[in-house]
Amino acid sequence: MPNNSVARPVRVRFAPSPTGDLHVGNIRTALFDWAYARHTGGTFIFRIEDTDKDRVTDEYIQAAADTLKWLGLTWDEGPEVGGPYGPYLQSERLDIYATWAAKFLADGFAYHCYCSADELEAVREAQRKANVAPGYNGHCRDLSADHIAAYKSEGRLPVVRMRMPDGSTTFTDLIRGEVTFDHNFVPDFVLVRANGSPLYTLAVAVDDVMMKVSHVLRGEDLLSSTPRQIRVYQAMGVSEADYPLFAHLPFVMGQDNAKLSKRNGEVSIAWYRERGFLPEAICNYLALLGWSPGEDREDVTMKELTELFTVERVHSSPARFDMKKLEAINGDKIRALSPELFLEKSLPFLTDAKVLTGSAEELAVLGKALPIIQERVATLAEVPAMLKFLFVKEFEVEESSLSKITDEESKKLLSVAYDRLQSVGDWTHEGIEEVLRKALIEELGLKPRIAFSAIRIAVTGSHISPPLFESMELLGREISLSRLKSLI
RNA sequence: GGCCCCGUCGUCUAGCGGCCUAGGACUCUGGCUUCUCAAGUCAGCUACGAGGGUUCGAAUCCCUUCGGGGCUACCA
Repeated sequence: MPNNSVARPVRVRFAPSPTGDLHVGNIRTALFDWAYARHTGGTFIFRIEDTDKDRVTDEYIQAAADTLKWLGLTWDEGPEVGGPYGPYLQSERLDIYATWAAKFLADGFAYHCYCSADELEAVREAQRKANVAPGYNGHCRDLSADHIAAYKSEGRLPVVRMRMPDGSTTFTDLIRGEVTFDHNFVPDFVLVRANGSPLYTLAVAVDDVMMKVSHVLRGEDLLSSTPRQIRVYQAMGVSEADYPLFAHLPFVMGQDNAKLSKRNGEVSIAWYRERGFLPEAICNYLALLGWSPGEDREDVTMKELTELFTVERVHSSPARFDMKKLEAINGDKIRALSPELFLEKSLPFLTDAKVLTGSAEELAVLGKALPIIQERVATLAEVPAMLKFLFVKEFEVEESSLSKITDEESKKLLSVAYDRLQSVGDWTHEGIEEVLRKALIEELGLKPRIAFSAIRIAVTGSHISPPLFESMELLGREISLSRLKSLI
């Protein structure tokens, strides 16, 4: 059975068919492909499966490339960078597939099939009724010259269909072990459409062989198409030792055990990017779906992932995607950011939310404000709301909090605070805290949470905010006091 | 229906015959800390789908069964 004992260079490809934004499942596959290539010191190939041009657009291809780059999954061969086995877009390799298809026809591995869609459907219908294995019935396998002439005169255009021999195919899946498919359940399959365009089954096998791919790590949904790929290798005259090794990755599923989809939670990586998830958090989380480094370890950097990743530790059972866990990991990764990086990554979210205009004074305040909220956010998208009070021109207390400070007692409290705050020498958080504690806690005998809550609302506009005294220091004496005064 | 894959806490997982009265993480609940929210910290809840074997011993091996998923296209 295909099992090459002789070491050959590791070459792994990620070959999506970008019919939309790359989604969580795609990326998990890409991540494992990439990690395996990097772990082994092999080559990571990025190939676009765009034989179905109606569904794959240039924008999607570009978006896929951008997403991979954003995540840090850079490729050694593929679009933009080229490579010795290009082109890497299947739409640019059509002549190659045509040549092979012609050869398969000439060598008797494949044949022209003239059956119409209606006829094939009728066959399937009959098979369903008769409760037998569905699939092509071999009608055109051995057509006479007369028969062919008759079909041609009807104007029928044939597809190229691969002939599956009797017997079975067994291969060793790196994750699932030995898998066997009886050819009774692998019907003759189409390689080339009537319009001359190649199908996935042809293109994928031809490319993997010609690009010298050594390991095919791909989704579990392709498991049952493997015998067909192997048949194409055989028709190409590839020796068993040169077949790629297969590893079929378990699915990433949505909450209710269904395949991940829009209904189940967001699947597009772009969506996560816009919501302030860090690429390293997404990769770390996705790496844990169907794989684990063992030893109760969960936190891994991209570098550690490439060091630790092995196919042996990949699971065979599907995993469910859990947004809560992603958020937790994202929070960890945000806290692990250096102040400089946190600033750099937060900035676009602040400006997009129109909280910042980008002036030098704002940036100076921001530089001091970010450290006090770094451990308070789970995503970058939460940053603007948390710091808005520092930068708004027209300050307003949020409606749900306003009622808590409009009673007489609160007004009195705010009034005392306002008066005593005048005496603060250096407007620092220490100075502010000292004065406020003395006036409100010691002298008025209030509970800290009651007293400071009122001031918090008055100054930041919300009952939830960064630490109060630091916030007031950053806001400055003038603005802090004027906000208090306006509510007395 | 047929073929194939899969089955440990709610979720992701550790476990690869004795170290398991099953460990970690997320979630949830309660406590501590505390100017709010977080963070941190302590504790708690909850799992080997079921039934048969094999074995001195099974979450780990085998069989059956049930359950979930994939494929069954001139999609990938």
